[in-house]
Amino acid sequence: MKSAGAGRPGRQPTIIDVAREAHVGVMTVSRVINNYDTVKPVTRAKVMSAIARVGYRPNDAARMLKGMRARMIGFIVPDLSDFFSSCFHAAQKVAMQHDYQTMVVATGRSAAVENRQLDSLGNHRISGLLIVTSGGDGQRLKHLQESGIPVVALDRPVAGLDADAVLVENREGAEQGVRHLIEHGHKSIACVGFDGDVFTVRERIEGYKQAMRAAGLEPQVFADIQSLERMEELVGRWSNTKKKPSAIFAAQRISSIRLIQALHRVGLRVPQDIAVVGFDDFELADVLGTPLTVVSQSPTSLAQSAAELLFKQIEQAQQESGTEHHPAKIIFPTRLILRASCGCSPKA
Amino acid sequence: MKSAGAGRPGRQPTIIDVAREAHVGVMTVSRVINNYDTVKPVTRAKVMSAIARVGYRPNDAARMLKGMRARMIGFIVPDLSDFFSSCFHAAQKVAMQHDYQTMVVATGRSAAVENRQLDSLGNHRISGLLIVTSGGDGQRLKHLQESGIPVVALDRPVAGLDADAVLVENREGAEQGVRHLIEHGHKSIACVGFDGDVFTVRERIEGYKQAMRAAGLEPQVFADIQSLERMEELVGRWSNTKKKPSAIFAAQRISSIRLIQALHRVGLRVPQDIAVVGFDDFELADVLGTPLTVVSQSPTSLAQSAAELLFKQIEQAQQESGTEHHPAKIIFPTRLILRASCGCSPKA
DNA sequence: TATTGCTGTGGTATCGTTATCTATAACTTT
DNA sequence: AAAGTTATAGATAACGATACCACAGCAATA
Repeated sequence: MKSAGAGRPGRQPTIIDVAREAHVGVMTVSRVINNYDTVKPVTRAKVMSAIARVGYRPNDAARMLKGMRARMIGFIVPDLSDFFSSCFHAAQKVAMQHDYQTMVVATGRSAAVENRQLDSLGNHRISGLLIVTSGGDGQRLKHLQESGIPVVALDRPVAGLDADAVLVENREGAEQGVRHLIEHGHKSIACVGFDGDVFTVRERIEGYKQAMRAAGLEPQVFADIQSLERMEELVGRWSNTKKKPSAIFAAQRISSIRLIQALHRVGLRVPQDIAVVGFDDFELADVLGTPLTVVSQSPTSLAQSAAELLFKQIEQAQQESGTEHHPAKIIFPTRLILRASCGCSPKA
Repeated sequence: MKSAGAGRPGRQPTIIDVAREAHVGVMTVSRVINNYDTVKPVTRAKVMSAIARVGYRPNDAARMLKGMRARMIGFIVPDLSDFFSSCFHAAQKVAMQHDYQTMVVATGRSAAVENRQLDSLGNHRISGLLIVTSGGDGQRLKHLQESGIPVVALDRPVAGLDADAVLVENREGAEQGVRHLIEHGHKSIACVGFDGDVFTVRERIEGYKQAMRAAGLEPQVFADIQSLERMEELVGRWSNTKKKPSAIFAAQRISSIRLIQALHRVGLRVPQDIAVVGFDDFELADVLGTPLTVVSQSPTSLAQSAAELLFKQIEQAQQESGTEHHPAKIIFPTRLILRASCGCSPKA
């Protein structure tokens, strides 16, 4: 069904070739392509058939030059770790359903890189942006937004930006996980985290504190355990003293992993010597020496919602440009998955 | 340093604004931007300064319309699992150093999706393509290549395509892993795989077979164990008979994981009841009930080489278009990492 | 009948950049 | 000194699509 337009051999057929083929003006072809409703059905049919005959595909570069946006969304994340790559898959699936491409940028958790990338995104005339912020400049995003590019914040809100956001009940989830430990008799519960300055982790630590305070217990937070060595040092200190906590809440996936590794190296058994609950599930959580009890969240639902929100905005923006957009917030619940590591599992 | 060009307020400054600011013609500005060597150093300096003063950034849409390619490379993968997202990070890092963006497409392991995406890539005028094929049509890639877009195959060669390729010594690596088991006295060694039809897995199975045959042993291959249930069934069958293999070689990461999970569920201990060696390392390989011995490969070196190869081609294509490109093949070695699961580790 | 409004269509300028051609100055060469 | 060669730089026409305006045709109104 693909034949080079008779006009210029070898070249992609253009709107002009279609116009000639259909015996209409170029504007009529353009109107058909863009689904204007001022074209008579008969004419539309003629044009459609001509388009198919010459194998025409609109040239994105030319459309972009005239101010239209590319059928492409941006997807900015700190990295493509398990969690965010699940998000990506879900988002890309939605984008593909709308026949959009996805441009991924990983900032390496650097606000500076995020800013730089946001600047160069301006030139790419993308139709929308899905962002898990690395702490970049809200002002730049606001600027993008004001220039007509819909923005949806995923997993974390962006400071100083009034945009759609799809988040997780970090605080409540953490609270639930910690409360579970408390209900099973633990009195000394520590909390370990890797990125204490990241929104989601801060929230979870806050939830941990709330649960502890509500039970009249003293919080012990170690929010910046960034390496296996540091974790091992921390855990090692416990194994040598009597002040060892009886349980630990790990506020993020990587903390759970490092914690398990460190406990393993130091020779502390889970849950006999120390109970563990982690935030965020991962592939091998149930085959570790001891299967890990986790507060689980669903990256795919999260990202799917965000992408759908984004495309709702994109479609809206195409139709009516004047209306004020009232930002939506969607907050997903978490689910506590009981396994052996908290010492209370049915099969433990 | 960013001021709207005096010409039209609110709009991005264009080459014309720069020309006016520098008191030169637009072509001179264009020549400076594109590094032509026919501009006097003094003039070039004037233009550069004007560019900085008005905050000019070239409009990619307009350049693309004139036939130039966007500063963007495509990155096509089956999915963004651990291995490929490591590849992505390395590739994007190289791209960023060249001031290029990266467009990621995950095909969901579907050749059909890969084909569809390749078709729509044609319109995006990308500068180059890095592809881990899902078995899509080599013909389409050849077409892209002939239209002047450099292509580099990553991890797997593309059937029927003569392009740069960066691969891993899958066969030799598997052979080494299996030979290790043989050298430690195992006589009955099975091989499990998930995607028996994927190039890398086929190669590894081939390596397994070679090692077995070289030792006069009979290969037992199960190449399509696609779910935990199937794996459990397979392993369960062994635990009930006397014909149980004494060791297993898992030909891919996911197989290792499923295998460990299944063995765990069925109650077989590693390495006492059965020894295991896997291909491809993963985050938690050393904290599993028993740390896993693996044949490891480096996704980051792999992808970095591929990206560098790609940019070498891109730069070459920009300068001289006539020269024939002689495809390069780079093949990375693997490394056997001894842990406890093979039953011979120093600390076991 | 003349006027207004509406519907469907086409002509043409325009978006920002680069290729092609032309123009000028500054050198050689004979 | 005249003519030919370089080096630089500018004017202008594309690239393909869309926005704006113009206008033909027809119905409803005055």
